[in-house]
Amino acid sequence: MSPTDGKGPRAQRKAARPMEILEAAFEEFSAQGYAATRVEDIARRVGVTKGTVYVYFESKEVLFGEMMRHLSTPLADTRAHIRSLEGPYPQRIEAFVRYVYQRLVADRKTRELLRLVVAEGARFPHLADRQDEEFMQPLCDAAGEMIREGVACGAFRPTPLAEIPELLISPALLRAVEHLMFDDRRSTDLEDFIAAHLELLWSALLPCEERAGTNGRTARPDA
Amino acid sequence: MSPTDGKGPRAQRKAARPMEILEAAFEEFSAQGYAATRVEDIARRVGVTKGTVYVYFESKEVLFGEMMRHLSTPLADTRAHIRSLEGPYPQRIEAFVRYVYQRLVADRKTRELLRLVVAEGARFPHLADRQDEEFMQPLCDAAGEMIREGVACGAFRPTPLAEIPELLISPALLRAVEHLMFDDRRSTDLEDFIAAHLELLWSALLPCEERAGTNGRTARPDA
Amino acid sequence: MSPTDGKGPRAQRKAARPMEILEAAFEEFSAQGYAATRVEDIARRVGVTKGTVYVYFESKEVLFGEMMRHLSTPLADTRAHIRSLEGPYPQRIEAFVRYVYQRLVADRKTRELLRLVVAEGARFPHLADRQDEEFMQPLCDAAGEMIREGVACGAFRPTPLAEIPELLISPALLRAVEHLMFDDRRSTDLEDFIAAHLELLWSALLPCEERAGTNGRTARPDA
Amino acid sequence: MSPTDGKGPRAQRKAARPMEILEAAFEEFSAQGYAATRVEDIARRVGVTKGTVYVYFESKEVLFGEMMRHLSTPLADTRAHIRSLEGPYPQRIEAFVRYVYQRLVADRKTRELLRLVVAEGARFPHLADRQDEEFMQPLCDAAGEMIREGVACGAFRPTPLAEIPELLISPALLRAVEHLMFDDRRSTDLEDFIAAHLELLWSALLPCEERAGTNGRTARPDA
DNA sequence: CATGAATGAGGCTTCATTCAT
DNA sequence: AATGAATGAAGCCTCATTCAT
Repeated sequence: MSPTDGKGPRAQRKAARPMEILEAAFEEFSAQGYAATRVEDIARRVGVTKGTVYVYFESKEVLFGEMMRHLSTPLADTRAHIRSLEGPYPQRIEAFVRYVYQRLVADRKTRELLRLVVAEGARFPHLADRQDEEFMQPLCDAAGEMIREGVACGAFRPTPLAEIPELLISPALLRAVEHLMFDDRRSTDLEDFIAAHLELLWSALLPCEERAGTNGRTARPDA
Repeated sequence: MSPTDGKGPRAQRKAARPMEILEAAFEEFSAQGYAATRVEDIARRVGVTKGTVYVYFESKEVLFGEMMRHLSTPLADTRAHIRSLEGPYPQRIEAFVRYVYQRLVADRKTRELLRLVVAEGARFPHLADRQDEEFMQPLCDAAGEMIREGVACGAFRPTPLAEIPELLISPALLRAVEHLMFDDRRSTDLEDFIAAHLELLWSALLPCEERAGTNGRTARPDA
Repeated sequence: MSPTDGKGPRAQRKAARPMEILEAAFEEFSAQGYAATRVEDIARRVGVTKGTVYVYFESKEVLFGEMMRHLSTPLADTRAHIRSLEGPYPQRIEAFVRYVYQRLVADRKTRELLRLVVAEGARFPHLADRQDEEFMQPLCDAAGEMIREGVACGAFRPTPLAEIPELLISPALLRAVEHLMFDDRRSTDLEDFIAAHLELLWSALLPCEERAGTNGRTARPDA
Repeated sequence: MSPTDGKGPRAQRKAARPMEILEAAFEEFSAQGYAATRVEDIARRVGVTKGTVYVYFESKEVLFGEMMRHLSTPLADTRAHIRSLEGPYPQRIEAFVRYVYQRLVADRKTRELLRLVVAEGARFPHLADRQDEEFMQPLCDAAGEMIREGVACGAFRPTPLAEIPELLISPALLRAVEHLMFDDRRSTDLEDFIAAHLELLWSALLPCEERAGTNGRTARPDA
């Protein structure tokens, strides 16, 4: 049980510390903003004292940066997930759309990341770039490609959505922003919203004659 | 008989001060955020010293609140403007959409107001409510009504857009958020974006047979 | 009605200003203390603005000094008043004692002057000296002399009160201090107190055999 | 098992800090008054910096309150001390009187406490109440009881002093106030003063025939 | 490693004082 | 003479950071 054992519960605890601090930092920074968050708030949330934070991170600014990097990490598998979509194109589009809502609206982490990027963008300009590179661009690239493929194989009509895939994502972003603004105070039903969103997409993507059958809550054009 | 008439230059100066300070406060608060902005920064921008700010506003927090109220004021004519739209429904929709871009994207004030609401919403929860009441809700109500009227008179097809008018606005919000994130670094052409946005709307709103002919300024008959 | 007339109501007002300001300064300084009183408080009490105070007094400190001098002025006639006392010695003593209560307890000005001397003595050491010179010393000198005369003519027994006349005054000072501490919250009856005080004095001053008759509420040994 | 045991010098230091700060606060507040004292003055007196004061006390006002409470604590044993007086009544009275001088005049702490109560009473009204409850009232109650007992057993003549024991204390208060006003500039001999004070009391308390013999430590039969 | 006392720069706010009107 | 806008020094308090234990 010498202090160098490196496998006791103490050591495990130690190994987990940096992560715990990053998580706590996320909670505090996203709730209060960078400037208004005190290092001690973060420490208290972890259950340690100020000094301990400085054992692992050399400054508040570095901690913020690391926290943002840590938050962005899961974004990395965005590309992988999108690539794994299969099936008929309309189904893929729906799956993709639902994935976007999953990330932007349901996942608090991603949502708050958006808040931090908007709020602290002035002080940390690289944040926006990373967020874009690792999240928005992959999503848009994937959406654009998917649509172009669908058009190429005749499943979809030609549409400007292929060149401007942001249009496809924007309703989810609106919900994300609404969520950031009102937390849970203004929650109209998300399923209805997504259904309408999909309906809008089908009217742009599907040939006229097919559209007749699209209805129901989530518009499953797979028939 | 304006408050600046018939007075010496001193009095004119004094009458203008609160507005000058509010404008400067807007610039600083939106650039740095509430907590990171120093009252002295605001004062220096106006060309006065700290103390002068306190002649007109009793605290930094009150100044922030007044600044937000001042910013929100122009939102009030949102409703009026929307009501003034005329002409055939598709043209009205287009005018409405362009108005939304005008406000959310081209107008820096409204854009930065959005940033402040997102960034400081945690500390000033009423901000979101006012922004919503005076801006988002009027826009959505107007859009919904316009669409329902168009549907009622046969100009538009039935569409979930009528119930979820946020979908109509969301692309503009996305551009606004992009603008907040990248300032001017990521500027893809806005006209192309709006054109695609409108195209998307026409495919949802117009009967199939009419869509071929939709062009005007925006819709490109790309067939 | 030229501005140099010096007798219009305006001019009268002007002439009264310094005094009004001194009175207001007294109220504020004695209520809040020197450091905690704002020049503007004083101005507002007079019904003018800060600037006006500086027309008449060059600084807050000077104003305080002038106010104290103004307050001390009525003390000057202390000597005169005491000298005017007449009649049998016991009556003179009683009149004197009542005069002391009048000044120290009933007269708010003198009482608050005491507070100011105690409170601000550290910053304005000459205050105590003036207060002493113009008030306490005259009182004590007069009391001592009166007693010594009474002893000399056989009206009073020899007593250390003659050399330490402060003893004679101290009960009134106690009431003054109590008044300063509790304002009006702790008001036991003053007449009873004075009666007891006089009784105490008679037991020291009068021969044993005369004391037998001293009773009644205010112990009138003049029978 | 005192709180300073078994710890490093750091811990000892820390345990002593609040007390050191309270002492320093007493010196500064009583010398300058509440408003004119800077927290930094107090800190410098302890040999630390501003910030350290705030480690122990959350605000200047709280520090002032704690300092007053700390100062008042020793007053608590006033009652106990008085009860312990023994011996013949005149000796008890003398011991009591000497105790009052000890506290009010010789003990700088109690004296300055009086200054603070008078000076800051307007801003902190409870101060006067505590001072009265824990100091003046016990003294007066004890004196009154002692005298009434002496009267009951025939040692003292009936006297209004029994009902108004403040009269017994007031000369000491006068000396205290003089001390507050002049510090050490006006120091007439205290022993002479106390002797005269006691003499005055004996003339009220003792039967005529006994008074001739009153001397003991104090009364000088200078006839 | 962890602690938390101590620091001191920095920000908010007050207010005595000045001065143009 | 009176005003009150403007100033800026100064005080309260916070908090990122350091470091001895």
